[in-house]
Amino acid sequence: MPVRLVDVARRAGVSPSTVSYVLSGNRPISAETRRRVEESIAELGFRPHAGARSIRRQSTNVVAMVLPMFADGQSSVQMQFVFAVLHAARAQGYNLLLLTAEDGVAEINNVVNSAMVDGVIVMEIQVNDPRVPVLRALDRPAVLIGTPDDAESLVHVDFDFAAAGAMCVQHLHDLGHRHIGMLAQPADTFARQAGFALRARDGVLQELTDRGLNPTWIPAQPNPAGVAEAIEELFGQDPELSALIVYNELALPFVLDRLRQLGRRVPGDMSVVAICPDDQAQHLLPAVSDVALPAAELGRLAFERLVGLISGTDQPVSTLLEPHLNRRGSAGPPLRR
Amino acid sequence: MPVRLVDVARRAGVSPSTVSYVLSGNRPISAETRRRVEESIAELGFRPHAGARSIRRQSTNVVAMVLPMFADGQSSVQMQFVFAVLHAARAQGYNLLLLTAEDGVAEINNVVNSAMVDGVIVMEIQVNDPRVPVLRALDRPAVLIGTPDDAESLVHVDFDFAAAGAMCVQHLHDLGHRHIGMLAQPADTFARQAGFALRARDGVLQELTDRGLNPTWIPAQPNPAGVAEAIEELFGQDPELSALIVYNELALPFVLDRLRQLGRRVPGDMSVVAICPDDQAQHLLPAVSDVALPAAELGRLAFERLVGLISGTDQPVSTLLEPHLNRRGSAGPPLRR
DNA sequence: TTGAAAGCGTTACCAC
DNA sequence: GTGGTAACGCTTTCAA
Repeated sequence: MPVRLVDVARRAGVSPSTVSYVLSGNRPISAETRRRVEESIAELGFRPHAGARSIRRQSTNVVAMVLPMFADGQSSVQMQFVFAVLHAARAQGYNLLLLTAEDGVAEINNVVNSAMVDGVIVMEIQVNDPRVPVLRALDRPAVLIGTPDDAESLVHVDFDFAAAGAMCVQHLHDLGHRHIGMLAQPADTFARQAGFALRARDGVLQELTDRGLNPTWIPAQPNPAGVAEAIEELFGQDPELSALIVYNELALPFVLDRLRQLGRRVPGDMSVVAICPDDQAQHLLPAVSDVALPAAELGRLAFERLVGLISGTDQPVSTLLEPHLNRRGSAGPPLRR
Repeated sequence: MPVRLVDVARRAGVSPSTVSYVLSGNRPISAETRRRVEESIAELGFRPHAGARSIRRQSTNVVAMVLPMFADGQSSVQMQFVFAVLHAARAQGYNLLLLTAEDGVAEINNVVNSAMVDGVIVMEIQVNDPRVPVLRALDRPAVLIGTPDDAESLVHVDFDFAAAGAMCVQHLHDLGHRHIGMLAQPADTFARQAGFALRARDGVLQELTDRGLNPTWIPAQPNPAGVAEAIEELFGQDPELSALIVYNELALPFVLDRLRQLGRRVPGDMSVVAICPDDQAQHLLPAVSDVALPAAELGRLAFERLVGLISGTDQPVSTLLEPHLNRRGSAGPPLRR
């Protein structure tokens, strides 16, 4: 019932190898023969058997992507990575296989050792990520989205979260703010030592300290109660707070909302700068100044690196995307008091 | 370098077929032989080559999931489907291959005809979905999450959105409301004839009409400006509006926010009931009464059906999950005037 | 209870 | 420019 390569060959009156070469382009084929073969393929609706093919080729044209442990579809940033990789992959004829980090390290080995995938992309890297040694020992290439402490020789792409944090501080400081606080990722994100959360916070705190300002910060749950609590806590730490750096895209709308409830106008009474995907800041009211988190770009880049490695070309071990500030209406000079 | 089945056999001092039978369990094996083989497998770290295996077996233990055309990671509901299917699949030793609807119908045929997957799950079904005839002609099973107009004989699972809409109306009407409006999915969701959007709206409007109330509704973009505009429009349609049905999970926080800005208190001046995943309603302030959208349950169910079909057991063609109302603080009787 | 050997569908080497 | 055919790694019939 399923149509095989030999069926195509028979119908076209050529040998199986000729059909194979028409398919792969690994050998010159006369125009006439090619035409007959392609016609035969089309008429029979032939698709090469991927499994059979993968025995002889050394590849499957499938790559695996390892999702974060706690992925639940809530974090749109995580999903932007997935979609960016997915689109890049599909555009190049690759398929994407999804793995969850819960499966643990064993599953990465499994799909690779069973020759199901040509490579692996791993996201949401922890500073001391247990998957790193596994990836390094793999006999297939891997690319990390994120930077572990011991990345040496493991190809990874990342956003410069420390510089992004510092840039937020600089912007607000330049505007005249001297009391700047940071509302950061949820506590459990810090608990699992996610690199992006730690580096962004440290970038902010370091820059605050360097400029002689108080390192005021707090993690926040991305819901109204969590945000209200966090903001109250920040004011407790520094009652003169006049500017907020928000690196918590899900909480951002609730932050604006809460400030409004508290009667603090943005940017008059409180300046706000966010680190988040641009489209999540620009459609709020007021539109929020942000250091754009290039999730789609990182995902695309990660796949590009992986394909490069698969095809055997050397890739830069480390790529750090530089932050860029989008000025909007949410940050201005502090009110004279 | 990669370890093969024959390597395992040699090391265990048995024939390849014996190793195969140990793996598949298709033949009785003496305890002693089994022990030696398993030891050999473990020591060599052997994993059967998935491709080679799939030639002889008729299956790959991979299923494909076709994502919505416009998936961008923003809609958490879509992602909950994906994660539900992913977790169910991984729990049963299946891998999940992601396809985007943009690839078009051809790509579904491709992965199936190339024997890459054992079955397909398709989500975000349109009422007149062009993929339906393709899925029906496939020689592998397919399961839809959603209901097309011509579903006959195609296994599908869905939430009863019409009943959910009606239930919202009923709840508000029972509380005493006579001026009820619906803030619905974005216009482009209607434009692409997404079944869930149409059915929920029609369920609401039908029930409103049946109860002699005005069928007031409006689509809304899920951002502050879109929501503000939609609410203004609803008040334009019915200045006495005292209750809102929101089926637009991304817009829901902005709705509460906007009502607050307008000085309308919830539920005093305006009752709100949502159709959305429960966790997106319960953590708002005030916590929002909802008809819970069982995305995770639907995803899990879809995979269950698909595995059933793959293993050759008949499955119910249609499964419609009944709505259930969670009463919270956002809906109450209308203020006496 | 086990082994030998014939496939499975595709690729690529070796001939011509 | 094209064809024959031996692999690839595994499963399963057939035989013992």
